[in-house]
Amino acid sequence: MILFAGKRVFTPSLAPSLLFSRVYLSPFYFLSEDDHSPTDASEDSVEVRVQPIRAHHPHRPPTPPTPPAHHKFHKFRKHYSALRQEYPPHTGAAPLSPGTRAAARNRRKPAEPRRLCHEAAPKRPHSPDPPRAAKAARTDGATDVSEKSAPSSPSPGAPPLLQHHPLLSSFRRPPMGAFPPLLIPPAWPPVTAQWGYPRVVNPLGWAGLTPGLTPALSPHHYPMLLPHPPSAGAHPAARAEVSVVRKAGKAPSKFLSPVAGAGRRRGRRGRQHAATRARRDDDDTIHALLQPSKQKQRNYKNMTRERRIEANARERNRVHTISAAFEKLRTSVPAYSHNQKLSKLSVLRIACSYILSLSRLAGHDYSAGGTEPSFSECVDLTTRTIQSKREARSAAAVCSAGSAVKHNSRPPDVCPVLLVVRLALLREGTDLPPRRAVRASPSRKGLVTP
DNA sequence: TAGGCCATCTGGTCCT
DNA sequence: AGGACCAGATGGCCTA
Repeated sequence: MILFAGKRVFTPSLAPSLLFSRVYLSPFYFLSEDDHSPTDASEDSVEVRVQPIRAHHPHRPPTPPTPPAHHKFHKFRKHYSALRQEYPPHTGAAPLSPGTRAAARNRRKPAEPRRLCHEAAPKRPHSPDPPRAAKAARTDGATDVSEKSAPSSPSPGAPPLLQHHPLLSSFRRPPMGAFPPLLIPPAWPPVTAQWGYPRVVNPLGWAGLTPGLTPALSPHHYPMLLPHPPSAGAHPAARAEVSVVRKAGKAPSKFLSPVAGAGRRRGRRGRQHAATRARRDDDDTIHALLQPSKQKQRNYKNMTRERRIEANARERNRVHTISAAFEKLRTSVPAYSHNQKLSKLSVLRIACSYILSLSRLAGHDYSAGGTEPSFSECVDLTTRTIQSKREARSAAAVCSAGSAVKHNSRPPDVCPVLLVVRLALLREGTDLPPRRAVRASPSRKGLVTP
């Protein structure tokens, strides 16, 4: 659909594939040069003037005609996350070395604690209001949209943050369960829709723990789009582009919400249809970024709205890289079942006990205090960590009730990693002590903490 | 409905 | 000056 040229009106009733029209069209408000604003961005119809993407980005592969059937309209981030991992890895990143900036950062002092909201902020003359005050201001609806919104004019000579969206590269879904089935770990199949998007780790691990494989922020690697209102003679890539990759949860944005929270008057626990909710969130951003204005909105640092958006994109990319590394780590540690939902904290705890077990197996002692625990104790600790009440609860719930990951469900079983280790020990003539019965008791919580 | 977990935005600090 | 890193605030989703 994004290959359409000219003026088209998209409605959800056009075709099944156009159910995604808003999602996929939103990043591409390629406004014609004689009209700088979309005429209609309502939920039911979006009138846009799109230009052939290939005209702007001749190096992008052709876009498949339709998205796969498994895509969910309200789970746009699933597709976003998967496609992001399909993107070609960046090879320019240099590995860490003692003289690198990353190494030097380890010596940096921790930042000063943040001031409380009610405290004075002498260095913030332009936005002294705390977040709650900002929220109240938005709720009042007294904000003048024409004054609050930024003009979104590109910096002279600055390249656009994104010249093409990864959604254009392919609608294909990355291979699920592509890991060799007998490699445990890292052989945990991805848990689909655990957090709303598939936790698929690229086997090559561009966002893994290897610094050299982690791509630096590049407009070609990240789909955060900046508003670049078209201007006569401007580079085609600098046309209007707005961010639509918005997660459901987000903090109030003084920059991005000049429309007085049109989509934010809902309650804290309000239940909207996910698609509608996401669409309104996107509409907020689109409207905010496309609103014409006479003056650039700046914050206390005299930072323009565009630079704030750029910083947000970088921060998102950074956090996503961390999340991807966590996901890679999750696939590298044992779990209670294939469906076990591990939080980041759980992954860290399990990884600590797992490393301790492996280190003891190799004859080393990485335990705190050098207590030299036996391998059996370490394995037991790992098992109890995995099977702790909190960690195992989700797995049991998923397996018993049958949820969105039905196709991936199986009864809770013994941790395969520990089972493999145990079989190996049996082959060597040794064995582990019998596994304790898992019982959810408050006292156990302290035991399983590495 | 409360709590856990998460993503996102934002400003502060430090470094290049 | 600008980017990376960090922490606080906020709100959405999910589960018990």
